[in-house]
Amino acid sequence: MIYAYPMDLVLKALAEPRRRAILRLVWSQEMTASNIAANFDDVTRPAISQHLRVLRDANLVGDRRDGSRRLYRANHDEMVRLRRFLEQYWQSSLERLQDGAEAAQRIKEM
Amino acid sequence: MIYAYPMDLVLKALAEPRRRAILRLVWSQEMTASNIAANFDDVTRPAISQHLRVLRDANLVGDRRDGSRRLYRANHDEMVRLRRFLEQYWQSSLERLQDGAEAAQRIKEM
DNA sequence: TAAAAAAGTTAGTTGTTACTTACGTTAGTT
DNA sequence: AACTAACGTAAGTAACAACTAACTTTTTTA
Repeated sequence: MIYAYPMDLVLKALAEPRRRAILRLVWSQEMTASNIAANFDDVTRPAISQHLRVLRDANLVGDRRDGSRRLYRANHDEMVRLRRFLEQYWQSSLERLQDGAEAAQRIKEM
Repeated sequence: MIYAYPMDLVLKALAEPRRRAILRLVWSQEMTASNIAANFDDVTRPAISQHLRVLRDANLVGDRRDGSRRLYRANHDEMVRLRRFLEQYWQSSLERLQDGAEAAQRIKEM
């Protein structure tokens, strides 16, 4: 699949319950990957590491090095962007449907 | 996977670009499955039918019978619920982190 | 009643993803 | 320099998801 819109990465990342749980953990505090993993008893640390990469690719978390540790934290801005996206995506679609000739054609074909 | 939270179904449904495109089509007008399918040139009608079921299971679309046709329309309320969910999910997580004993333990272990 | 139209369902295929185990890497410690 | 801690990466696996082709169901029309 081709990710034409950046929000695809965000929605895909959030669709997984485990990643939402991780995001909650690092929402208000920095945490290391090991520490995050310690909060789950049914998954290994590498799995958490892979989830963190998905979250980072979606810009939902950021990280900083601290010696041999790496501290992760949620990126609140991206969540704000998502909310704006959800508010505008279908609204803009509506405008296009009402204005566009292509849409008018579709309506006629109904 | 067990869908403990109803929002799982919503987020999973929206994570698929094709389903968002379908949702946009039926956002401001009712459409039949065939008519929706006619808007895509790279997917068959049964595939659209299956997507519509996913959207309906997530309560993102509703439908009504009209003779042999079935008209689909977006359920705007569910999108409102999603926005509220996104606004509250991490906020409530934060409160629990600050108040809960379990969370305090996690912080200590940092 | 037979045929057509509109739609849903099933079986099977292919691609994707969440996961584990094993390994590699980097930065501090002894 | 060897050792350890923290972390990422790679390979392989099992489950899931998106799709197509073929089939069935329901309603209208000839």
